[in-house]
Amino acid sequence: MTETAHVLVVDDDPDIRDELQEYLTGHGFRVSTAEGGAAMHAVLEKEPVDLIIMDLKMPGESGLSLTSSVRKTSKAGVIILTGTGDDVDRVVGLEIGADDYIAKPCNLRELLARVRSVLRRTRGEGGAGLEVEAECLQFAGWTLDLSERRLTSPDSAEVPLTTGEFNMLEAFVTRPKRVLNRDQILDLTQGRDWSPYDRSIDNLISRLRQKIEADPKNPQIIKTVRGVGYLFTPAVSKK
Amino acid sequence: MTETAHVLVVDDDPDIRDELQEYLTGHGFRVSTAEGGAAMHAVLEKEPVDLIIMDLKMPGESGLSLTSSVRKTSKAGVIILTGTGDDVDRVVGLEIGADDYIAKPCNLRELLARVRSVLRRTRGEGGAGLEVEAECLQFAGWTLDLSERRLTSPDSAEVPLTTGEFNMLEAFVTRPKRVLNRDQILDLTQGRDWSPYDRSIDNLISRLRQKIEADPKNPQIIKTVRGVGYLFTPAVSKK
DNA sequence: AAGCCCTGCGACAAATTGATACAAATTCAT
DNA sequence: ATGAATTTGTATCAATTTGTCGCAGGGCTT
Repeated sequence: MTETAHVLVVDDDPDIRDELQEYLTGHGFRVSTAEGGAAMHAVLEKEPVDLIIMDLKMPGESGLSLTSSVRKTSKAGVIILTGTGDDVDRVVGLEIGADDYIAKPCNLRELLARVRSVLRRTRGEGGAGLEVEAECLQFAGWTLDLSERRLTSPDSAEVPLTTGEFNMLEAFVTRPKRVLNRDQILDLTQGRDWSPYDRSIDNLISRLRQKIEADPKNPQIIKTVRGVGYLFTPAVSKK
Repeated sequence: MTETAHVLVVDDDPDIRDELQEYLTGHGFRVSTAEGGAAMHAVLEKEPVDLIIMDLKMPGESGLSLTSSVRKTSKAGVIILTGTGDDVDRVVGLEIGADDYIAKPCNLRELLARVRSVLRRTRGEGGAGLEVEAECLQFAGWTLDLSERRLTSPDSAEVPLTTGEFNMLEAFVTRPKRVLNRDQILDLTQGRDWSPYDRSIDNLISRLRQKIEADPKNPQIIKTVRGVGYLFTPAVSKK
């Protein structure tokens, strides 16, 4: 995994360009911006880009057409920003070749998560991976589908998880057999800092256990390490 | 677990370098220090390093980029130190390939615990394995699963252990036939210092014996060495 | 054998965690 | 946009775990 992924933000609104540039730069990415198709192609020709964040609606040109033109020349992943009112549904964007999309006004943290997720997927794929590699992780009979964000029980029933529960389970599943303290968990799930007497993690742990532990009183999957944090014990395998 | 793991501290602040060096040396590690990337690489070329503790923010160079460059040439584990104020999401570190991270100002005991934890994981792993090998140790008919933190009795019943009891048993099982004094036990289980008249270890020993000794009055597994400490007598075999 | 020191362990207190209830916040649908 | 429903954080209390205290019992020294 590279230290400085190069992200290109394409949006006609300078405020949004600045906002995203500042935020993503602060999170360790190298960020370029472009206010339209011409500027975008200029950047693409000059230097390799790992990921493009593209506004769907820009004066004169559509993010969709830009996306498909990008696809022909670059291996960069694409995340599309859609306005709230836009009736364009996910499928259209994905069929054009976008890797993900997110609605405006966007939660920066969520955007960050998706940026990372797309980078993870697009990276290391030699060829043009139209197939979004379904990342399914299995543990103790359960299946966690990271791309669809679904959890399936050992008896093949889908168990609905809230956003918070899923994020937490994802954090654990991708770091099995390793004690995570509350600070880290909060960091991984919400990018928030932890302060003593914050019991929200304990609470979430409790809720998650109710859903995935056979006997929540004697947890076998997520064990607590008193005075430190929690530990996800099962072995995890890719499916 | 070996006492002479080689740890390399990379930080531009000499105070922190000294502090960590002194502390870790005092706990049985061999410690080198480096104030920047150049010095770090110099050490890495000269001698094998088991673990690197790296400051995230150093003038001129980022701990993140150093981490990924280390990854290419060395098998050393990496723990990243992040400043509290760092706007850079700490999570990035884990995705870059660090094995763990800890916030500054850091609790030395917690750091010690994490150092040991990472060493345990990175050691003996030939290739980069997502799945940590399941370590099951057997003694006197009992089975202690270190990764799932479970104890199974000779008649195949699971015996629940508290965090403290498990940590203590783990310390003994990984150091069989060897007298451990109270200072060492406390250090291994909690990274805490022992002071005379601290009877908490005696107490824990007593509780553990109740659970694993056939006759707690005549302990056969954990024997007392009067005036010194305790001794785990059974032979231990990997399963 | 007496006395001192160390250890075993029961009892209590402190600290940590689990779980429920409720309020705040967010999301969703209308 | 407004209200309902879901989700999430906080408060609270119960349960568990752990450290401290104290005394009894046994070993070692003199």
